[in-house]
Amino acid sequence: MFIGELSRQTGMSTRGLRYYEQQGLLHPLRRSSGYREFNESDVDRVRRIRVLLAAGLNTDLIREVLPCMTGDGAILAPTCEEMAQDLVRERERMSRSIEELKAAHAMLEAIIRAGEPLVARSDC
Amino acid sequence: MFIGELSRQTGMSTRGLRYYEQQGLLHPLRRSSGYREFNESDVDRVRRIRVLLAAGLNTDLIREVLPCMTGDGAILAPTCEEMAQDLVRERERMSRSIEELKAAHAMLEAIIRAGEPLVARSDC
DNA sequence: CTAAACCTTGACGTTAACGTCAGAGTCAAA
DNA sequence: TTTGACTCTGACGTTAACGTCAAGGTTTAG
Repeated sequence: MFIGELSRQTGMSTRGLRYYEQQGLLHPLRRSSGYREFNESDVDRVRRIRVLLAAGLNTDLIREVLPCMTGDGAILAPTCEEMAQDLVRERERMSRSIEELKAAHAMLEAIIRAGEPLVARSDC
Repeated sequence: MFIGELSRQTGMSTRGLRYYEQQGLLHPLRRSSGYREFNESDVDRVRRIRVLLAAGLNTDLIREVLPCMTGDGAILAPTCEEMAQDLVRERERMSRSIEELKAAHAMLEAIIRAGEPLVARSDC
């Protein structure tokens, strides 16, 4: 499929997909015309990329971990010790992020609850 | 206290603290010399700001919610309906973020686990 | 064959939360 | 009073993941 079709199936802009290729996260074939040709497995691949990006990983690390995640859902071991250490660091950073998010979530929750009994207010 | 002391007690750079003031998150008094004068409660205030920033709230919204959180830990209701709606939206965004983070965390966890039995590897 | 819809590269723009630097004034202890 | 540490404003720099053009080729249905 061409880039527009992949964009439709993933919800990612074509600009974003080209950026992913530039960062080494996607490796489409090329037609003689220069058109990129993606395959079905790239849909899942893009989804995985977005999950990891949303979690705060940068493209450098994503490029390293993607080969550990085959298209059929299998998981492979890290390909080198340095990468394994990076992964552990990122996992810890994520754990901290989750705790911070929960703390902030609790703050908002408390304020929202304090306001809910007063949905019908006269001020404001 | 002056800005350097607040910086030490919070771990936030002086540049960051000035930025917070510029964004309306802090309101230090000023000496005739122009020096900012903070008080003890600003330490907690800065901590709350950082928690909310780390959770992805922007300074505009933080400026609105801070008045709902008094120094002694009490929680007040939102000051207007529009803000209450913003808070609900942000809470939902946070819930999604937490789920995304958990998903990414599980991905890394699986890869790390796949590698751990092989700590002593010959390749790489 | 043609025209609409697609694709290409390249390059500059955007955003938020600061980092960094310069030049100049202020504080406080000795 | 000196001096070293501190503070002020202002302004430009940084970063990542894209957005948004522009100018030009490609595809394909009819």
